[in-house]
Amino acid sequence: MEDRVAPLLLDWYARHARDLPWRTPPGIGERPDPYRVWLSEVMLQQTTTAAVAPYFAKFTLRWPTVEALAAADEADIMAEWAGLGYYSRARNLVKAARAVAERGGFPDTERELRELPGLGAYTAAAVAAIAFDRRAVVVDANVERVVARLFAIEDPLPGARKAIREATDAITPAERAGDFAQGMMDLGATICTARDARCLLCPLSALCRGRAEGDPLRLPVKPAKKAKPRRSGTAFWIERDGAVWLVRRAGRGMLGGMRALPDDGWSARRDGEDDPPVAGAWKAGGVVRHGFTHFDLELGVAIHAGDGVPTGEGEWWPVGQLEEAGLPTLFARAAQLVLAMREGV
DNA sequence: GAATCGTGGCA
DNA sequence: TTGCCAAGATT
Repeated sequence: MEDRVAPLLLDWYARHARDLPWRTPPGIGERPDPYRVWLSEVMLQQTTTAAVAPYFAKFTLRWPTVEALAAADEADIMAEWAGLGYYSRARNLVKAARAVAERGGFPDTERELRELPGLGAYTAAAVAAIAFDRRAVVVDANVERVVARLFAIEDPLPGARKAIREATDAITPAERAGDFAQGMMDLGATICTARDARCLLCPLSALCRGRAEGDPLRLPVKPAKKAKPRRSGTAFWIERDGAVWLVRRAGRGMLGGMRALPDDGWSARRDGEDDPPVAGAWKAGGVVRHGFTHFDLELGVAIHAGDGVPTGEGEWWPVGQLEEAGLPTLFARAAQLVLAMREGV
């Protein structure tokens, strides 16, 4: 059965490939631009195509090549990434771009790609296959789901990953591994989805053991998730002469490396309890509820009423230009709350 | 192996 | 409203 999958899948992909910005076809006989492939793959880690599209457009317009990105200020790159989440990706993006520029271009093997910061097993395989036409076994959450159903792999994740990878290896063709990978991901994104299995439209339905066994939707079996804890904290809005006090968060940890409102330490794996960075009276500025991956945060916004110089590093940022500060969504929402309150909305 | 790390859309 | 999920990597 294994050798019948790729021809069917590649034929389906030729007719139904999604039209995505990073798939803009190069000239005839040319390979895709490795820079665009790499950039899109990093952005797409745990992120939907719809969310990525505008960021990919912004980045490629402002930094058309990996050399341009390597020469950019890290602060500008972090600000441009703001809102996309998982900010370690942006930090690693800078490191990887500079390493690539230093060595004179992207490496063209999976093994060497894997050594770049931010490229794990999936991304190294995807870039090798898509940008360099290497045969690589590309397994993302889509492939994981499609293969678990296709082969009726009953073991629960994450234990089933080894078997899923071996099964994917067995159906990956020697040629066109990049198209095969993208076809499998498109199939998982549009036909064989997490909430649906539109088997009547699937090119692999005749081969699918999960369908033959009657209930492909239950695959892959996933472990029960732990309940998300709730945490509370406070962000401080300190304003003077039309400018608000912003800090830069530490390079590791939550929202690491991003500009932010000062806060009371809620991200340090506990509720916030630190003192504000400036003395004086405070008034309530509302509450933002924000869900992170592993906890839900209730963030109160405290507005400074008084004078005094904030302690520690920071910068006064013009309130009228807050969009350009590159605040992560949590703090952008907190700022919106303050400004909306002021407008009397 | 298990935790950590964002955000927005959808049912 | 809540839970699930998305082209995962790192420690």
